[in-house]
Amino acid sequence: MRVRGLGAAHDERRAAILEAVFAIVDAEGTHQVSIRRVAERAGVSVGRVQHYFPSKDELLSAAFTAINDRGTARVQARLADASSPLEAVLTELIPESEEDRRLFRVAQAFETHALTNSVLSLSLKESYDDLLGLLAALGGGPELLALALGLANLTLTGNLTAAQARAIIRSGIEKRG
Amino acid sequence: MRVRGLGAAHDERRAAILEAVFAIVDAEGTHQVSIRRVAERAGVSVGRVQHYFPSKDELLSAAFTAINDRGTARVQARLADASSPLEAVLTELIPESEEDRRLFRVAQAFETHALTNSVLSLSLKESYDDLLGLLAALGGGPELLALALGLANLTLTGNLTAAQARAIIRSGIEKRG
DNA sequence: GTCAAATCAATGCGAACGTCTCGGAAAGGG
DNA sequence: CCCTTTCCGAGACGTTCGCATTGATTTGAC
Repeated sequence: MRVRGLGAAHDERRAAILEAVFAIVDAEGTHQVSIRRVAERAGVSVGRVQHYFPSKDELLSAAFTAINDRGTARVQARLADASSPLEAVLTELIPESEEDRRLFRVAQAFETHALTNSVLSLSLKESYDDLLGLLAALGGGPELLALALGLANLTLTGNLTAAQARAIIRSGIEKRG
Repeated sequence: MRVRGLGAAHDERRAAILEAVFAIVDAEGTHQVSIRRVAERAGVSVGRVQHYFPSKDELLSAAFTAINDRGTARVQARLADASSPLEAVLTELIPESEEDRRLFRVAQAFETHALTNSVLSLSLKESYDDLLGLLAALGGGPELLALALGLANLTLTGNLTAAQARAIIRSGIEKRG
């Protein structure tokens, strides 16, 4: 195939490195992400990190798209088995478990990072456009996405519980459903 | 008084340094903030920056609270002359001018930074609690704050215009006002 | 005028940074 | 078996970082 040498574990090793990036961002913030620290956290050498991600910029960009993909995959998964798809999609945007909170914190960190990066800010906008299109197909307008995003924000800061946020989403759907 | 030597321009010089921090965050992201670069951008020496902000952490924390205070000052200013205070407060959360967008981008950057800092995350929560209290006094619930925050987010990413966001806020108020 | 406090400019230090290079191990196609 | 390709560990290079130190200057209370 296109793979010479050992190419089998390529994706797994790549994913493991990205996982180390997420762990550092979640625990200590984006400031603490460096090639050396990522390598150390992943238990690999600096050379390996650089082999899979030639530069720090590419590493961060890959991490950004990986987080994005993970988020959309979550939404798609919920769409499959849902009596009320609109509610399913929107409540999926609220972090519930501690693992959810971790994912959302990291995602927000990268979103902020993307806001000051012309390339990433474009794909960020496209991600939201996709979500808006999906919601429109389900009969919901942009106000529902905004509501869910804001509730996710307030849940992350601790001003609301996940249960409160989901309740507000449900009543928001009823009002405009 | 408590000020020996020249204490008159103390606040102004402090503010000028913080302004340089904001400019760097807005133009190149939080990653690019360093003592040296801040000093250079502000047109002062490294020593001066260190005199007013003994450590980088204190510099960033001061910048965070300065941005927060600026935001609440905006809201308070709008409250004074407002026929519909609820609408005034909420629409003030939407960035309109390019200067607004700048302010909001910087604010979001620091909010993300605060999420991974135990001290700052506490004052972040308090800020939102204050806002929630103010809204409650005006007859609005947390769903309206969430809506406005989400709309601000979508406006920053370019998925909505400020006019669209404000229109959605107005119809959101009517529905629950 | 004296003097302590406030103010900073200059410089050095050790650590960490991103990146590059080089060498060799590993592995499958021919 | 060989040879190309992938893979990656080790190390060095030059830069930048946060921070500490030092000493000069300025200021206002006394």
